[in-house]
Amino acid sequence: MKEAAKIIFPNIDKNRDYYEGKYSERALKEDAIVTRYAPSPTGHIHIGNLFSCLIGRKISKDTNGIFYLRIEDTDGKREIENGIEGIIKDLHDFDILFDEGAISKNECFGSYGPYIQSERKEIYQTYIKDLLEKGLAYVSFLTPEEKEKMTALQERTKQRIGYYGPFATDRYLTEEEVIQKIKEGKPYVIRLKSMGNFDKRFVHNDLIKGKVEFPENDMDIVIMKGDGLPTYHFAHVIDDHLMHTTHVIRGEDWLSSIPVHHELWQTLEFKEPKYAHTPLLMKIDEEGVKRKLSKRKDPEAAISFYDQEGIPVQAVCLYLMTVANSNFEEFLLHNKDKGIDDFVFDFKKMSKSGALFDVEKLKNISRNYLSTLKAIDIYDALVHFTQKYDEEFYRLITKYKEETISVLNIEREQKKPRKDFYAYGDIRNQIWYMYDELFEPKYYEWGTISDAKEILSILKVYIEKYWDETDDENTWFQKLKDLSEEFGYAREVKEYKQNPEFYKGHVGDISMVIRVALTSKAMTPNLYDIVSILGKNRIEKRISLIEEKYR
RNA sequence: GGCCAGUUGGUGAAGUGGCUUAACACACUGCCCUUUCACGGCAGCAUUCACGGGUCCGAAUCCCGUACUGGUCACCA
Repeated sequence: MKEAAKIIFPNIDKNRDYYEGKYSERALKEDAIVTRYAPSPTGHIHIGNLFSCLIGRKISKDTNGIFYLRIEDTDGKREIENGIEGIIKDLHDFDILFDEGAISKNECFGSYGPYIQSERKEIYQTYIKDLLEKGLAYVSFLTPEEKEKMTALQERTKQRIGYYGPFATDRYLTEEEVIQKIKEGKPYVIRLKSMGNFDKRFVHNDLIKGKVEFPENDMDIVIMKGDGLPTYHFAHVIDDHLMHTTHVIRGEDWLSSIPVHHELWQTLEFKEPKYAHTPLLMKIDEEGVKRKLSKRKDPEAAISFYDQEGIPVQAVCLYLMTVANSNFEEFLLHNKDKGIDDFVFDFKKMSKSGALFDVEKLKNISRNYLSTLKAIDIYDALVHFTQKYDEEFYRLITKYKEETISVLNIEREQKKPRKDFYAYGDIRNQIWYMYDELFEPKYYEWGTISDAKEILSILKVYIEKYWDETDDENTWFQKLKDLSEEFGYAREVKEYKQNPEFYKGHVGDISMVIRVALTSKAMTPNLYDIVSILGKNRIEKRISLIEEKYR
């Protein structure tokens, strides 16, 4: 098919050797892992892709290898506006750095580029031309209608569906016929001439799945589409060969294309890399069906979801690592000051089956993570978050910076810190009442003491007789006990429990009155910290609010 | 339908033939600590590893079959 090849690729003047020479072997230590993250610019990154991405970064880093970013944009139809920029931004948010790869729509760095597939057309075509010349590929004019008919026939006669064996009739077109059809302007693709035999089997050794046996591929799959760009299968093999990828890490949904890829590696006479097919992240949908997370149906499948919720990227990464290697969680438990970088990842410890993506567990990990941060760091991140998603709160926390930090610091830097929020987006719900601008309670969650008269007199006596700005926590609480006694409530809860008939209640009930009066909420962090931050003026103001309401 | 994979409490899972009366974590329940909440502590939560058969002195672990679940069968990746 030399003539036909010339007609199809008039401008391809290089040959295989040129590229083999240009992209020579990497000078790395023998066990160094070269791997990549290879997304399509079709929207925000999928959480499942991030999962394999994290694993790739981890193992390449651990072996002093290379981790690069390759953009797989061979399908113009599915590509979205600014898709590449979106991906790069998502990755930047997750602090994922590459050693090589695309950095924008038309910029790459590294010596094995370009790293954007649409810019590698000539490379693919050089290899396709070569296959065509060697008779290992051929031109096919099968129309969608013909394909449909064929599929229908195969279904009816219960045969395997696809373009193979006796169905692959274009295989037998003569060079003259091919040239004739091309000249007539008939649309065509280029297919691999498969040498496989479906009755023969081979063993694929997967890093995660272990030994998997497949029948050989015998499908004459399309390797070059009508638009001159390669299909995924072909581009994958060419790129990972020329970029000297040692490990391909991708979702399990690719496992079934192993026979195709296996044949491609052999036909092209390239050394096959190692494969690791990661389990899919699943969810149970409304109908109770377990299925893989879908970007279209499930908001939590897109990485942007976590940014919007304010779930820290560190927490997402920690969670994904526990899904990858569940012993990671225990490792962290015993090594509080360590992180993902210190952990020894092992493919063998990966689950072979799809994992339910558990948002509750993620929240828990996030809660724990946030509890280890310093107030100032939480504050900075909160500023960043609200700036993007909550302008009103942003203005408040920047206006009252010192106070906000104090609020965030309540019960924080201690041995067992509070864990009351799981996301930056959750913080406002927990501390809104500390801002006068937001404090307009519609409802007070009174506890045991709910009588307005009693409440008002307790508050009045408290502020007049027992409040002193300079009190430390212990003195402050002693005074609360004095106050309790004055109103006929027990100083100690135990005391009350022993002799309930002697008292109206106990110091806890009195504390609750003050707590609810100042915050409207029955559940808050430590009251002493709250009153200290509010200060006398604001306490009085909040008490008078109640007076107005209950007078 | 073909091909491939998986199946251990509500969830993620540990487990690789005897140490398992099945770790650990999340969730849930109860108790304790406690001025509320949170934290923390203690306890409970699979007499059993989808089901059936087999191998073996011995099986969640090995083999076979069945069922169910998922993935995949494009000029999409």
